[in-house]
Amino acid sequence: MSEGPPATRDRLVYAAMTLFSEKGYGSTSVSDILRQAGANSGSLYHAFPTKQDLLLAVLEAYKGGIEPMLLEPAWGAVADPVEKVFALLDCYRNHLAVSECTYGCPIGSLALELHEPDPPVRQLLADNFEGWRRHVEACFEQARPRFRPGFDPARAASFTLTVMEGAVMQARTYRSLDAFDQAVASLREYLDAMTIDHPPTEKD
Amino acid sequence: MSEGPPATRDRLVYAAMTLFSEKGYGSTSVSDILRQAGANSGSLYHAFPTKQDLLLAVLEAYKGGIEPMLLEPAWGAVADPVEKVFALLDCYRNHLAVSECTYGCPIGSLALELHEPDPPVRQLLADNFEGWRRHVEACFEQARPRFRPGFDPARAASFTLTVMEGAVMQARTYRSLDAFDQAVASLREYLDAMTIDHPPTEKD
DNA sequence: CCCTCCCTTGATTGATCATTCAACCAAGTG
DNA sequence: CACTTGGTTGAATGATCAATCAAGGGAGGG
Repeated sequence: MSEGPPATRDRLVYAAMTLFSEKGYGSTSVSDILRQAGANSGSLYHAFPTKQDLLLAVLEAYKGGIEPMLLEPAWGAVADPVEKVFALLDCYRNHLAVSECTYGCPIGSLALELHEPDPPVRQLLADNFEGWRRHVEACFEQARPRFRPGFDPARAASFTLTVMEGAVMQARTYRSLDAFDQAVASLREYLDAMTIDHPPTEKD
Repeated sequence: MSEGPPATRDRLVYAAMTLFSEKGYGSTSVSDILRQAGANSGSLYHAFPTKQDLLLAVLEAYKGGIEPMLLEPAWGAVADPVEKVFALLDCYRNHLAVSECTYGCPIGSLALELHEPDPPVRQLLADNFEGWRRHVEACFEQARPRFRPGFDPARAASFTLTVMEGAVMQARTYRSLDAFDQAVASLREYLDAMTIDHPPTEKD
């Protein structure tokens, strides 16, 4: 159908996505992006009025990519809703591991780098967090019967995001997965504590 | 004794500390710092070979300031060791509140902004985290009797740092304290679950 | 009074940055 | 073929940046 060529615009967004997550927004120059994408400045400024508009496109791409690029691969083989959450965390762990603890969550990095972001940028960062959180919430919602009555799936999902981002930050700072693994283990302890003690009848 | 004047060097460090935490390292120009400190570029480059060496001095200052500037004020009125931890978290909450959720943890911001920091910078960021973590660990250690046998104070302290940093990130991104408060509440649930159930004899 | 040492002054340098623009190209369309 | 439209080229622009440096100031010691 609308199968296009390797459109310049897309190459620019992809190059920017890569470089922003490698070096941050401020430390990535427009010429870095042009070199990586094999484009000229005129093309970039034909597609985007400004470097910041390119950032907006990148954040839109992340937002739209949560499901197909992140969750789909992470959840392919996992059925249990709570294990899906830990499979997702393990996916971040893998990214850290293969990059020697330098690649973390690109959204989190941008969120802390941009101290006074223009409203549309901040909104898209928040949208990304919110999208992620909602998918995790759905897992907890689906597993609700196994949790204690007061358990709040929305709050647990928010807490999961909190733990993931804090854990990634420490992994990158220490250049070690220790704190990350400990945080995930603690999160599991937390969820176990929220679980209804199954009557030790069946197989125990 | 060595009571000095408002030494230029100190004004520079203080100005840089303020500006780095307001706008980040990369977005703070040397001339911003000079203006804020009321100094000239020659003075800065007399005291520090490089902008990055000024960053090192700032990180050293944070490191040395953890106890007198952060813990002392936060813990003045609090005796219970576990409540000290929550008093510390409440201190970050206050900073967020008075700044409309823009000021968070300066170390965390720098840790995520500087993607490939020179080794000394990364080391000082890690030292700051480690110093913070150790003080929190001491609280949990002191309260150890009330926790279940397997409880690990070091891991709980690391988890507390994880939660604090993740919570600050979300507060800043959403420009709201909701996720922060939820994260702190969840952390308390976690610690409650780790606590030995007092025999319901006394007042219950 | 002079000399030395430490610190400051502030204009200057060269690099790099985001952005602009006139010219150009190629694919349609009539 | 003429003409428009959407996209590309890449040199040029002006701003801003970190860093430099020759010149000076002034306190203290002799």
